[in-house]
Amino acid sequence: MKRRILPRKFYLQPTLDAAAALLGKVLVHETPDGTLAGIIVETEGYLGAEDAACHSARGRTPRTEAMFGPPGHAYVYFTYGMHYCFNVVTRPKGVAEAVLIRALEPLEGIEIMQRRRMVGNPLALTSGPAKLCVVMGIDRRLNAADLIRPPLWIEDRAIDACRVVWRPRIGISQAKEHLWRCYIEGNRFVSKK
DNA sequence: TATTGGATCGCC
DNA sequence: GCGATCCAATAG
Repeated sequence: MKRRILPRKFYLQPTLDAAAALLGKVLVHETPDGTLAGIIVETEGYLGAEDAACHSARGRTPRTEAMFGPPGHAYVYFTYGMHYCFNVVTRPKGVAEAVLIRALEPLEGIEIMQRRRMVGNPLALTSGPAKLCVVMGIDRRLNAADLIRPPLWIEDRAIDACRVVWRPRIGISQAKEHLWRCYIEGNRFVSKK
């Protein structure tokens, strides 16, 4: 497979633009077990200081350090005592914004994914931010990892014709009014309808 | 040091 | 609707 890793410049664009632009791109993780890949079909923007739902809104902390760093790096955090979520850091260094990757359509290494997470329905494999971390092998070790080189990166891809829709973000208790979640309309792997 | 609640998920 | 499960952030 020819690699077309998204350049760091891609991650400098406004966060909501990046959230939409990431739809249809491919997240790839090279692991000892094999290469895992999935098409990004659902994302959410988290807009830093002005966004009460964003982890960085109340200032710089050890957890949010990666979000304050340079663009094109991972922000992986642990939550609910058992789940990881994966974000890509956007905007220049010092501007703590990110895009949460909420759902993938499995593309490569599906058997490995199924081994990592025993689940009957293949649609349930990657249709949520914590689920996709399990099957893609993403955990705290990849926090702050650079996404423009292996083992974890995002590839450009010829875009299939698709419509993007914007809806409220999921699972937050503040700033619920914003339509900062986007997904590929009609895609079966989106986490919720 | 103690308390609180969380960018979730799967089962009831 | 609810419990699991633990850690980060905040308050004391």
